[in-house]
Amino acid sequence: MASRQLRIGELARRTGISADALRAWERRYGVLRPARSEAGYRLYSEEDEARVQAMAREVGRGVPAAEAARLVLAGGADSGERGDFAGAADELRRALDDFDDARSQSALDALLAAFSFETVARKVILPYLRALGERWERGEASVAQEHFASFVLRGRLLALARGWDRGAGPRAVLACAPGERHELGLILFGLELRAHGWRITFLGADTPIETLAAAVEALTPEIVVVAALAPDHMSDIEPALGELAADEKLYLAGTDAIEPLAGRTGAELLRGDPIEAAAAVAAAARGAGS
Amino acid sequence: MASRQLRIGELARRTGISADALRAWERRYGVLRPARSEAGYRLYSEEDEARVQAMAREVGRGVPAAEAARLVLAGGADSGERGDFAGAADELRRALDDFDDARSQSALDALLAAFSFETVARKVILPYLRALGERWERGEASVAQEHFASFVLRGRLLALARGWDRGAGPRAVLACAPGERHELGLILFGLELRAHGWRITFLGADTPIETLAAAVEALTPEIVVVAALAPDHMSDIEPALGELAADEKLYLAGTDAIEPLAGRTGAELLRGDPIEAAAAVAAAARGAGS
Amino acid sequence: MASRQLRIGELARRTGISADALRAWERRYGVLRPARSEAGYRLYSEEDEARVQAMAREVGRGVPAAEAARLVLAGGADSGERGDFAGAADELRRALDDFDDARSQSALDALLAAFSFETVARKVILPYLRALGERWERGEASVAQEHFASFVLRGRLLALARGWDRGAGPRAVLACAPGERHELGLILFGLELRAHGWRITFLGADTPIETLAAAVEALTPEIVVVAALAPDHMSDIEPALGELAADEKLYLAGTDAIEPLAGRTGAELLRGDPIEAAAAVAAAARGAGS
DNA sequence: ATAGGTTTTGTCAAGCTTTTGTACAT
DNA sequence: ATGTACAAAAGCTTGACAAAACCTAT
Repeated sequence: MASRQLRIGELARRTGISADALRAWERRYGVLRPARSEAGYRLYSEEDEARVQAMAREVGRGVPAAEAARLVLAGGADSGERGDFAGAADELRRALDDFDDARSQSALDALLAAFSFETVARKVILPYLRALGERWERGEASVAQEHFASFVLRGRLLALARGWDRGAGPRAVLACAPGERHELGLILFGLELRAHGWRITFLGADTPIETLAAAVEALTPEIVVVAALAPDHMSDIEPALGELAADEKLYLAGTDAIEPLAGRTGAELLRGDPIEAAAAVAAAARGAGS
Repeated sequence: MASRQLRIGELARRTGISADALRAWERRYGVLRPARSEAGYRLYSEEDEARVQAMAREVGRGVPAAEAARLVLAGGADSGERGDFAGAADELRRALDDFDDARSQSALDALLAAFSFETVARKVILPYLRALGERWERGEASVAQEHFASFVLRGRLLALARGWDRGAGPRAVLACAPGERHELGLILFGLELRAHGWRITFLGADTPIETLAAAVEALTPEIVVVAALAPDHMSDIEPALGELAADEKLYLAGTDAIEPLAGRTGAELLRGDPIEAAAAVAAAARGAGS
Repeated sequence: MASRQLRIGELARRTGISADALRAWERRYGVLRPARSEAGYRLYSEEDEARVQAMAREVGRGVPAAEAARLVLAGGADSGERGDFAGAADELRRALDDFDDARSQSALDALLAAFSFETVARKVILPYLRALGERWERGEASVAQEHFASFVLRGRLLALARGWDRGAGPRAVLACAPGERHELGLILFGLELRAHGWRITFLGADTPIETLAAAVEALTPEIVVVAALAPDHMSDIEPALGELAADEKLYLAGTDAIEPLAGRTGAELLRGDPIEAAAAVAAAARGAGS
């Protein structure tokens, strides 16, 4: 129990919500009920932090603050997941490690049937991919399961993506930079952006820059997103990216390593995991749109 | 419940329909009936959002707004898809209950694209059939409803069954007993057995015992499965079943009521739903085969 | 029922027949009997649209309008589409070239609903891929649509592949050689082999040879298939392939260029398109097994 | 094909209220 | 830290408008 007690400034830093706003939320909607230090400082528990995160997520999605507060207080926001989440997630990991397609699919079925896509993506798929990546970086690479796992996940995500260019929302064109072959993160990004009402056109791994240019010309999307985990070999396309950024709203998604590249080309950098990034893009477009 | 509530501006941004137009649609056609906040702000649910998307799609196709509204209100427009299981399953149920073939097919498309056949069968189709049967017994459902649903599902399942007799796996011959006309369960059983690698020969509803015998002789299958929900009028074929069971591995599928029949003829009884039963048969054969 | 209702202007735009002409055809020949809105606007159904299309086709052929009308009313004019193969295949190609995911999926739906997977693979997908490959070889490369098309097709094929390792048939492990990134052909091969009753484990594009070795050790498959279109950069893995071929039945799939490689390593070469190759492998195994 | 009248439908304006993050004074 | 104040942004309603699309009849 006696869990960590954060003060308002720290909580603000962690959640990205200004201290002023946190006080306002407390006063106006009663979302938080922080303990007080002797001197009267607010002391927030981890639960409070989770609540703020939930609230921030809803607000980010466009739900008005008052409504978001109602949701969070009612426990209606997807904070309190029921069911055997950890169990299903474990089963998935084990099945993938055993090269067992059928069992993997069943585990994914169970997860997706019981939880929102966003939750499955954030709590299962992304952590799994992250763990794979770390093993790879530590040279425990060529983990035999990696190929198999990414094949299975990709197939599944692509099935969810079917027809994701339908509708009337703004359009985004997504592509991996030339040489870049990790498209799973970009698919997750696309799925989440789709959930925000966007239409997605996906060009996939290792897309030549001319292909991207042609697609952009044909489709006149609202934004263009290029995934480029590492800046290696990227110098060739830097001029082309610059041109693209001049005409279109261009985002670069990847590690911090590409920050300078983004700066030089006039593109914007996407930070955080794909789910967060998608929410950020949607929010930015919302802001700009008005 | 406690679903997300959007305000008009956010909805406008998501759907690309101006807030003015949204208000006009509400006033003029009554497409939307948003809840109101205390202060009178419109609060739209996710369902409303889907409705607006559908409406926008129709209008984009050239359907006049007034007509599009009629369509959407009648539930006739293809309600854009989300990747969520419960939603798609609900949509299927509703479409079947409304005698709406096109919508049923779309819902099935969405489900089968995103989830494995096994999951769709166990979590959606079988429960639906079961519920329909119960409603029928309580007099709440009409024969017409049952016919329509089984017609739609049968067509779809048989489409999935195409080519299920190809390959090199063990062969199963499936038939409904004479007089028995419910073949959906048996088709589900066949599909699941197919997923386990078997080859299926399906003789369908109301198969005369001689037909079955002839097929068995011609094909020399590994197993024979006869569906016989009730033991009525089965006395005629009991001797023939006994002969069959003497030469072949014979399963009887149906309710508990047929257990004595199975005992007398030397056939084995299949328990549980069709999906479980198929898994059991596949496992038994694996055990025996090795 | 409650089908889409178009107004005269939209119908004119779609059919290329002026609104005036449409009214004239109605008045003079009674070809159309549009419903009316409250205000008296004509509302055309989809059936009406088809009728107008038929009429326009006849008139375009030089048939006088009055005659054309008689024909159409008698249902005699060829009513546009039957479930025709070439049409659906064309529609698919066009949709892919337009970067239109939703339309592509519909076209694939139509094809797969009406024809067997094998037919669609051989008559549509493989020719399309071949054409892409040729354009690429002729230096018309970076055909902009290539990435998009292979993304869409891959997603669809992966959905068909879901759970393809279930059952009791012989097992095949499939992988693309290191550096090889074209996996579509290998997926087609796997699907066809699955149709022959095999269980498939798929490791995907650009698989390190150690990964392959690990998977083979874990699974002890009947056969191993490595796709390697070109022999470049293959010298590194030649020894490893040789070792693999010593212990396992190893196939190499690719162009004729890899024949010498196959010879040196002791692997067998797969000839012909993926569908043929799968049939050949299945037949060989049947022969050897008996 | 034109003319003259009607309907549809998205948009705008005016005047007023609510929401909500931030700023300021205590 | 608190409480009040503020201002920008976003809503609401009513009413009106105008371009585009339709209608019939000549």
